[in-house]
Amino acid sequence: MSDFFDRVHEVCRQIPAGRVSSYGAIAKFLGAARSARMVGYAMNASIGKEGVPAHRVVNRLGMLSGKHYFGGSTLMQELLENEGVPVANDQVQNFETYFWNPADHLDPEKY
DNA sequence: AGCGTGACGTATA
DNA sequence: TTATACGCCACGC
Repeated sequence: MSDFFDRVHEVCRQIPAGRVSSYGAIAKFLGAARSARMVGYAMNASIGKEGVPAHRVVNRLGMLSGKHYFGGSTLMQELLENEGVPVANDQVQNFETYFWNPADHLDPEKY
């Protein structure tokens, strides 16, 4: 348990396949609503670690902001599509439909 | 101990 | 409506 990073990693790990979440939602869930940037920052450190599907985390607009950091290719988009999440123009389609709110499925007291 | 940085988000022009 | 500016807060140097 380093810090925020590990907490973010844990939450991301809880995101089911075929669903996506947002940085702000995770940040808010962790109690640091204004640290959405930190969430993304933590994800960057999570890349390469199994169990931390960073590709399931996008910004509030459902935009694949960090796909550039994901190997520099369309890997992120392909991963999402492979899980059943339609992506077009680096943007998740029907984002609200696939959005997965951690606060709605996880126990805040546990984190 | 301090400064710069950043996969965001909200406010303002 | 789109574009630009600012704030945030933890991490690395």
